[in-house]
Amino acid sequence: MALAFFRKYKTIWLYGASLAVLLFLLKWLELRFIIYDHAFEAYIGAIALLFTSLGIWLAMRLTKPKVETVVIEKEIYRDAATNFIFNEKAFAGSGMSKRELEVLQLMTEGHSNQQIADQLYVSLNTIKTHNSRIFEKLDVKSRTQAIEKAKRLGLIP
Amino acid sequence: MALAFFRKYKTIWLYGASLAVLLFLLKWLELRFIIYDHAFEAYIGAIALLFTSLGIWLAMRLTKPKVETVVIEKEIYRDAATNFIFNEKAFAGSGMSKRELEVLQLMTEGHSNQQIADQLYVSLNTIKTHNSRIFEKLDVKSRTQAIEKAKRLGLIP
DNA sequence: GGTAAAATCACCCGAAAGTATGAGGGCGAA
DNA sequence: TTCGCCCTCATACTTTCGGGTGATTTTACC
Repeated sequence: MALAFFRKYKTIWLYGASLAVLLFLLKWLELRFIIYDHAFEAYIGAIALLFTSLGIWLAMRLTKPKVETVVIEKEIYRDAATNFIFNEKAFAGSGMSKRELEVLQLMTEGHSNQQIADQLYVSLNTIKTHNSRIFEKLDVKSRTQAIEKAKRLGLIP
Repeated sequence: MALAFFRKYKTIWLYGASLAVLLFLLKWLELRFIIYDHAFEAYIGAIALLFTSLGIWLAMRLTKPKVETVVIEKEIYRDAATNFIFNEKAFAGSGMSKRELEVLQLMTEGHSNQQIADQLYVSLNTIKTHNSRIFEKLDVKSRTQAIEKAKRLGLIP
């Protein structure tokens, strides 16, 4: 308990102890030397200097170090392709259904209609129908154009 | 000159001046009040406290703030299309010719072989031949895959 | 001047893509 | 419940794409 209390206010105690020691030293000096008229000012001056030093030392120890934070903003360029953000508005605006978007995404990955059909467990004809609707809604004529437009709109990475 | 010198060591001068004023004050107090045996210690103590405070104040003013540099990484998303950097290495590595690259670029823009042929003033068959070489060099099977791969390689935006 | 690579074009054929049209089941809003 | 939209699938047809092969011309380089 007492130990913990001492630890917490360690610096304070040290300061108190230092002060006591110094005063004792001064008292001793006072008895040792006769203080003449002109020596008195020097004596006061010495004390002043001494305690100024003590004050500085104390301040150094007690005050939290001033921290000046310098914020440097480092710009990191990142490819938009790797951090793809789906454009919800464009999707809603296009009037495409979820299924159609799904087909479109597979299309952009380089899959053929047959592959897409197999992957979605539907017939090839179904995919073709989806494609027609996709092209219609994206206002394009071919899958290549659809991919190009979908990328521009932010529907696919 | 003198002014600049004063400015540079402003705090030092202030400290000196303060010290002088304080000493003068003490001298005045010394004349004003008779210092008795027991009052002397109190007097010294007052001086000690005073100059300790002065020291602390000085330290507060003099200590240089510790500069802490915080680097904040700010991510800037850039449009891959607008900030396209052509990957020369990939181009050289693929072994593609300039003409083939030209065809590839038009291909990615959604043009059909016929459109590309018209645009380059060559026959449809020529474009087909180019396509064959392109697919071969990119190690793909279809134009869609070629586009996908070309984008990955950085040959096209 | 010969050679290699690139670019050009042609013909055939099969595969894939795309168009047009119709149709049936499911599901939510009017 | 009817209407509209989505998803599904089918048939028939046209167009485009892609592979294979072969050929000629142009260009670049040793």
